[in-house]
Amino acid sequence: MSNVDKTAVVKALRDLGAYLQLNGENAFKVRAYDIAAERIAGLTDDLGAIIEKKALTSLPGIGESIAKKIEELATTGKMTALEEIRAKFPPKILELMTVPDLGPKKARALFEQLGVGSIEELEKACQEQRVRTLKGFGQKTEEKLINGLQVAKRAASTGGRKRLGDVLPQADALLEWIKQAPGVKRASLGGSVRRQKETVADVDIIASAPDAQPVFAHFHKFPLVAELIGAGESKSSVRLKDTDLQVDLRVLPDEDFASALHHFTGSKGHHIKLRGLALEKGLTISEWGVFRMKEGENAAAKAGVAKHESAEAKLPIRDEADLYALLGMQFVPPELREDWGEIEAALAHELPEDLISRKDIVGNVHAHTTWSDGINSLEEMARAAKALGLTYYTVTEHSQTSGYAGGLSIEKLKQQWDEIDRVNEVVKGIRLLKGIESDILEDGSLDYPDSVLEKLDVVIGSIHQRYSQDEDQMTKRVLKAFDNPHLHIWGHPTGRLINKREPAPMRMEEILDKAAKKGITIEVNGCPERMDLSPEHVRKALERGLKLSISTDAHSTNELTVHLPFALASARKGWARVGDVVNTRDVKGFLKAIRRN
DNA sequence: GCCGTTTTCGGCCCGACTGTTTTCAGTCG
Repeated sequence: MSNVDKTAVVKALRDLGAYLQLNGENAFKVRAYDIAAERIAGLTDDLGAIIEKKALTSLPGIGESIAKKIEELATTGKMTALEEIRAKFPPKILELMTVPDLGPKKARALFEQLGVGSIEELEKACQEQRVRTLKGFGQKTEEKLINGLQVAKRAASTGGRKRLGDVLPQADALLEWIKQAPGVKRASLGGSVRRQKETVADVDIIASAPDAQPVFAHFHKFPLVAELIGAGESKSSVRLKDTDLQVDLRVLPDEDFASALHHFTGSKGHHIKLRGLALEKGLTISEWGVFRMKEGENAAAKAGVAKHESAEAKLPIRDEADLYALLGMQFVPPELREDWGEIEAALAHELPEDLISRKDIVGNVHAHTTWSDGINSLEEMARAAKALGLTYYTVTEHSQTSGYAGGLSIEKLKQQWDEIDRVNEVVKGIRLLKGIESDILEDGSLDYPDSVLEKLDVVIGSIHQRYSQDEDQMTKRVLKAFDNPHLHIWGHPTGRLINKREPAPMRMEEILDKAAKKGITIEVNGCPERMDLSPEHVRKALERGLKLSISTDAHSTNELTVHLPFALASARKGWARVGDVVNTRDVKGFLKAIRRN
């Protein structure tokens, strides 16, 4: 059962959870489906193999009931429980819950009392002012929904999540703006932006100041603010122009900053597990800090008294490391907080202490100049890389088949060698290595004869055309490329473009196994549209002992800087350490590391 | 629905903000 569609399983579980919610089921039952969906989505092992081994229930969060439903879907293509509950509602009812401020309870009321079962019907009902007549609804709710409908409609075209690369510039600008607000002492990005997820739904900023209100006033004056969504004592939200991005700002006293930052960094799964651990130790964690609980604490909580208000002792948390230390754990870097095993590892003090970071990168791998489709000259790129403190740079233009990108003929390639020699002469302190980004052609061969490839220091092999091949063809194409002894690095492996093009279908396990056998280095491409490999695949590669290249794929001097953090984000989220990365070594070590075994 | 060095039942992370209410339900993260 090697062809189980993981995405379909995840969607079925999420949908079933949503329908149960709509049906008014127990919230914990609903969450069980969400947790199971998360677990499957983050799976690094092959789902089909797990099902075959009847090992689904060995995954945390998946028990008998959900395992049966997954097996049913995998074998028959149907999930009976989902189909049955789906039949009780209009086909498009779930899209109602994509509207901000519209959850399961309100959606159900709209359906049962107004017959509303889609975004279009909701829009009509709002315009006819029928929504405000429902119990629990009012004029303001109706107006909010009209506004939210537009947001939901626009979000539908992008899947609702935006690329990290598109969000980060605005988020950084806003963070700088907040740091200028009156009284602000500390400020940081939080949420999935801080965790460096490849797509994000919104931006969280956490700041400390003696008084929140002046900070909010400054926040609302940010030039890109389109709409004020709300403002309370400690939280305010706005929506930005152009991107529709929602930004939540929290402002707290400085003594609460670290616990608030931790809370709003997430992820949800990380927190739920962490707080469960805390309770076992008689501690309760919230955004307001870590508290030692008194006797009868849970009873107080049930009576509606917030735990932190009745707790005996608030423990000092100066920074996030204090919080983890209180639980007897290693500090967990934000990128790792996804409930992908980091809590267990931190408890056992087995979390990597030497995760790859910017300071470890000493060479730029994969870049383009005006020789192919880049916008800066080779000399400009060399000088820019040197200015960044790098000691080598791989010259890797497109190859001849990529004519659309100025791919180099053999003759042109040889001409470039002269230019490389010249720049190596005039720009001291950085070594340019002769290389190519060769297309992996339709049949798996590379784009130049061996007699040319063997003269190069660095050969990256990438797929640029015929993404329409099926899984078997694509897999064989890559496997065959690995048989070419001159290939060093597999470039932007899956070929995906986030929110735009799905990863090429291929049997990744089989390919990585062969890469390990053949000594191929795997690229982690930092182009923000790609971020290819994904963290999940990085982990799979590392499990097999594969080496990684942290590549910029820069097409300009600017991108030498801008792209690097995205490659590092994928690598860190995949738990990559300094020693796993080839371009943390000096030029000699790098050339040795990419050499085939 | 899942889970278990307080195990097969009774818990399950925790709080802010809003709107419609007059003490709280719903939504969100």
